[in-house]
Amino acid sequence: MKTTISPRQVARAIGVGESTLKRWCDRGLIPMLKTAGGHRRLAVSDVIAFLRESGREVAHPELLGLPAAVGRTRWTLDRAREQFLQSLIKGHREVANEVITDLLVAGHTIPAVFDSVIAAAFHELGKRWACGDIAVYEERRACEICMSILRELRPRLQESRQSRTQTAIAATLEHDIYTLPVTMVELVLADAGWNATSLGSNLPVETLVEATNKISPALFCLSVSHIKDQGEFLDQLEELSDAARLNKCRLIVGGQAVTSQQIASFSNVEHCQSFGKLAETIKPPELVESERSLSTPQSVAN
Amino acid sequence: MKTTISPRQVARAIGVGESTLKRWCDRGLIPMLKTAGGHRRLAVSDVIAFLRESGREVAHPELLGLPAAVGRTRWTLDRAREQFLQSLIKGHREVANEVITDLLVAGHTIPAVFDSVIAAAFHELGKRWACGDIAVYEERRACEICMSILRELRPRLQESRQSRTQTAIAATLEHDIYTLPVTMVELVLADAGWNATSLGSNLPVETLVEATNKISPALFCLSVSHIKDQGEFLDQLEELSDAARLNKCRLIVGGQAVTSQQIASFSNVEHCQSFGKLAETIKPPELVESERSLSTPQSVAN
DNA sequence: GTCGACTCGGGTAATTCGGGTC
DNA sequence: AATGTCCGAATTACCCGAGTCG
Repeated sequence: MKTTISPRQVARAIGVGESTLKRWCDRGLIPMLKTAGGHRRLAVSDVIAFLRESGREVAHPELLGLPAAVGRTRWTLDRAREQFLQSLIKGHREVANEVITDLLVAGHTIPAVFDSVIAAAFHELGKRWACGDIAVYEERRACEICMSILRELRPRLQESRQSRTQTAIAATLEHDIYTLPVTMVELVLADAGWNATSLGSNLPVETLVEATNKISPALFCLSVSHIKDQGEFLDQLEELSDAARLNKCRLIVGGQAVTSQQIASFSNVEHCQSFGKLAETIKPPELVESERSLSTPQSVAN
Repeated sequence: MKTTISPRQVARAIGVGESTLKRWCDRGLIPMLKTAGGHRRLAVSDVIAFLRESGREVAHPELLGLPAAVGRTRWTLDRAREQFLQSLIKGHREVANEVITDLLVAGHTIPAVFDSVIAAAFHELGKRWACGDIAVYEERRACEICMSILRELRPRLQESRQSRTQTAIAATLEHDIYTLPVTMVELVLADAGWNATSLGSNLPVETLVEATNKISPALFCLSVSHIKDQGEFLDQLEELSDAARLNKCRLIVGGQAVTSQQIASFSNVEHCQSFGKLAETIKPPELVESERSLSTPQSVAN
């Protein structure tokens, strides 16, 4: 995957002169790497970050691997949610993708977009589905399209900035088949600089305990969108909580189906009500500079 | 453990041209050994030292450290499969992604990669899982990673920027929860120029019939990875077959769990046992040049 | 010894550099 | 002060036949 591009590509994408862009780089407005021969290389994610800060329009988004119509419309989060929802229901994948990308390029954060647009849209979708206003296949197609859009987001995150040393995993328990929220959690974590992996949905608690022990992550996020049996859920959470304590792993629980009260009895279990809260809670994992793998080359070659 | 690697490996790992790296070596920027035959060999530690000096981030550190990532250039599909499988099991998302990307860059077609690498790897993974060699979470994580890689593929195959007028949908029936194959079908279709949408997995036949009637696609691909009840399956297939006939829609069935014999009694149901076959079977979309001049843009916007 | 995969070296076309000027 | 354009020199990417590796 090409994550860096040349100044000329960026210049054309933004619609400015080539040397203007070079001047911006030299002024430090866009983080820049140089080859041994002195050629500049720019990370796509850095360019997008620059666009967000500068509020500049994108002339040719396709050159950056973004949907073609990005920058044509200015969205408020509310209107975006409605437009996004309509596109999902009608199966208009490209339109939905453009709405999300537009918002991100315009400077909205990932957690904010997830909370106010995607999660909200699916909440509304669920209501309409319960009323029978939406066909089953329409709801499923909406999920598929949304998953596809979420996945396409990942390479645009700023993964090049620092080596992601801190590991985090996200998952749901058995009987909770909602993959969408877990995936959003994974993306929020990755966006915050974690080495995040989603284990998916509908996982028996035993294997989650096993995963915690074997992977020994610094953070475990449990997404809870559906609880089949309250007592069973608390039992499972206790198992997870014990495993987390043993591995000195933070355990964060969140989702539609869980409240702070439910988990109040667990001392080492944190609760997040939204992706925004989650993003605040998990802040950037501090760079453990003393452990930077590059400082001791031998450690890589064992 | 090998402590020296080839220039091409290093070039791939840091995202630079092969001969560029050789030039850097010849300029003395990276200490280098030569074999009796004149081939360059680079010490991993020297490469890492060079990266630090030049301020360049390691694009893919795993490729320099993981023993499995040796000699990875013009992949044979067989070796790629093994590498891909190992990366999936260990949860090395980036490495797995690189394997697939390299194959596509090297000129292998999407259907070929799907058949010989991804599907084959998951077939093997299923066997090991049945034997208990693989933890549940490892299998799930592998699926998640693979889904993520597949989804990230889509924006890259938009090169054929033709107006995708022909609509195709893909899905699985109820009790068949395997989303991976459906997603691959969607990508094969999209790669062939179709306006393809996956409805996802585990869909009741009634809603698939409804979708066929409402969307009226030119093509319906049913992925069958698991059949709970043979008779029920044939009943459902008949319903779908009828709906397809009414809508003048091609119906293609494929997947691990279905054979040509099973569906021989359906006159309008085609069968594909591989993605390669599927790709051959469904080429037409671009071939309707005679209609392209006639069809006005309005025909797309209904 | 055969053979496919890999690498070498060198040449060429395309980019990018930095600086100067408008 | 900031931008767009032009320049020769330098750097890089892509290509090939011949040779090496395992």
